[in-house]
Amino acid sequence: MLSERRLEVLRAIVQDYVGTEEPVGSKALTQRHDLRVSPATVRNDMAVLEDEGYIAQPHTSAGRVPTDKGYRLFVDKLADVKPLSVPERRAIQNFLDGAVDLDDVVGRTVRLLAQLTRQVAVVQYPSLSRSTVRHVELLSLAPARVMLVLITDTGRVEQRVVDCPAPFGDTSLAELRARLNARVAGQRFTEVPRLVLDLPESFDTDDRGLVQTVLSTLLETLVEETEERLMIGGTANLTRFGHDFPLTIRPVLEALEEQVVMLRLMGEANDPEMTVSIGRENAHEGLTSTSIVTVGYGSGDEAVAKLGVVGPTRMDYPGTMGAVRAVARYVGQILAEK
Amino acid sequence: MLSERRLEVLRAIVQDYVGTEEPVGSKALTQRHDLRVSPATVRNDMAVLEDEGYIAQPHTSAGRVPTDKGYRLFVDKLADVKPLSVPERRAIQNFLDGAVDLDDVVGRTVRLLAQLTRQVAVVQYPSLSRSTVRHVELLSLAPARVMLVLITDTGRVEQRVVDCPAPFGDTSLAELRARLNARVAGQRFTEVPRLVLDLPESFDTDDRGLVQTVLSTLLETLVEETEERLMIGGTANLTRFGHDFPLTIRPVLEALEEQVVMLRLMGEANDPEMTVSIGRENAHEGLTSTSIVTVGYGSGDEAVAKLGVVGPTRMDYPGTMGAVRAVARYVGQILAEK
DNA sequence: CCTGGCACTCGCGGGGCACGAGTGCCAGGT
DNA sequence: ACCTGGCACTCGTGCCCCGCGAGTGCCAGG
Repeated sequence: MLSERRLEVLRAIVQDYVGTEEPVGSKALTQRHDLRVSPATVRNDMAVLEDEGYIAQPHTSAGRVPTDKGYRLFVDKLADVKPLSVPERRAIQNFLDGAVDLDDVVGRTVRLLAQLTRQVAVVQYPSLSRSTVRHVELLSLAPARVMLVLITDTGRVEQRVVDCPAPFGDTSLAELRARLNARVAGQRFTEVPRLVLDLPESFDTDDRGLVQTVLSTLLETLVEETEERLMIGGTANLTRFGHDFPLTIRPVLEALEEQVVMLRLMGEANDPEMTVSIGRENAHEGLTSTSIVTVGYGSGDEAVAKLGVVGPTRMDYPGTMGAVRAVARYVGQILAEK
Repeated sequence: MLSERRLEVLRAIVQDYVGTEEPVGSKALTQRHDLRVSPATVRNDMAVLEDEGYIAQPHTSAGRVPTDKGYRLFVDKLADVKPLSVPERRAIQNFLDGAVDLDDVVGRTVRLLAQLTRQVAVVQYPSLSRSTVRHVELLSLAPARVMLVLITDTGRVEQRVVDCPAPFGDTSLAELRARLNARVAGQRFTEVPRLVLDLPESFDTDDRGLVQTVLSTLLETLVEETEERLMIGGTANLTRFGHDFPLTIRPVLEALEEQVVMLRLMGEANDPEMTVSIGRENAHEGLTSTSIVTVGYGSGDEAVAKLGVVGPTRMDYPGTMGAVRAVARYVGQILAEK
């Protein structure tokens, strides 16, 4: 166990490094933070911190830089989430209030988060599996072709074109629409498969083909890859990373474009409060020098999806965490209103 | 007017520079292209081309680099659009065929275009104003609250929540839905305002509030900023730009994130065939060292939206133009099928 | 109008060097 | 047992200098 002062030194190192982006030396530390000890003492502490793996030297004659482990300790024990200022909160609310639909909410959230944190923002659309059905619409496009439109309580809309084996009548379609909605409207999507199980039986044999095809498309939609979608913004902030970064920025951009990757990483963030995944903790190669702050958001007490921020491991954790949490809260409110 | 050979020299310079990313000198030119004249002659030609503003030297003792004007001449007079290979075409078709809905089509198109051109791809969603109405759905969310869902023939879906001044009955809503669809289904969106003009009059005074509110939201939706949406991909390719690029890449990322900017730029591209906007021709500061290749796409002969590519002015124009055109064609086909 | 020759320019890369921030260690003080 | 000042050492950074070579412009002759 590290002594109180050594923790203090670590905290100071993290803070300074985050501020200056430069390795921090013992002398600078004693000057900027009032640690009441001499540089030599700090040097000894630093040697210990280095032995324990919390900090490292980029090269022999340089200052120290926190390691992933150091940031981890900082986040877990040394940092408090920094609440946003009142004007900031007000700005968030005003900005989000102007949204006209779900796409707009998500889009505005991404921009907002990117601007507040000056990093890359990632916002997941409300997942189908954690939403409830608001309405299922069926539209006839052609004699044997239907468009299936799913609408969730969070305002998300999914659509599919269904090709049926045989033509069907308008009344059959209307009938299916009515019965389907009677069963699933207001229910959770996870319940839908169970709820529609015996639906085909209640139809004439003539219409079973239609019913079966539509239902199977409906069920597929719930398990597809596109079930989860996300929006990303603020990539221009990546250019602030480091001065080295052709090498740094590229894999990050690539990872961000692979939605599957981001979905997986965000899926692994399971702390109901807030998850911070630091450096190599991220199970993806391109993101080993970034940290990801993730939090769930939802219209009620339950999370319907996640949002977060991707930035360099050297980020302002307290500030970022504060912003992410605040935004998640407001988005939840907005969704509840829609 | 430039002589035939000088044009040939310019073409060779563009081709070499695009290939090597390095200023090209007179000697290298004569070696790689069989111009049948000596380097000295080429030097004279280059001096003329420089006087005319088609090429420039980065510094005194370096080779020449094409200017925006040089690329312009190249694109207009010297280059042919390079058709894609058969396997490439087949790959495009296979990849796009797997799409399940419009978002998926647009998403896949972006990825495809980014991959083919190794540049940043931009795809506009089919614009409402150039589409026709497939269906208008009205859902009751609460006693005095309606969700309005617009579905276009291209598969695009827009939704709005409408707060009504007074509660309404389910039959009123059903009535409105039926009459509204009877009027507008299958019609162009631009016609909608005219077609619904006298609709309120045909309702009971009780329901006029509902009808008026819903209609005005509907009309607003058609003129809103969100009317045009777009998707962007392949930003990781920006890292291939130049070795200098912290300064280069940043403004480009910023411009790309400002959808308004991209929409305006693409809106200015009005050539029915294909538009190439080079360097400073782009009316946006951050994009003065990029070129934008834009083409319209649509399910029929008429364009419903645009798609294109953003890359360095030093790009492979024939190849890029070929890819953009081919992709636009296939997307049009896919849309027609949905 | 093309060509070979020639002098000139200038960016690039490498070697050498001085500076200074930062370290580790030690001996002495509390 | 812990803190501190002192000291020698390391090593990355910035700088200057210089030689190389690609590329140019110009000119005189074919």
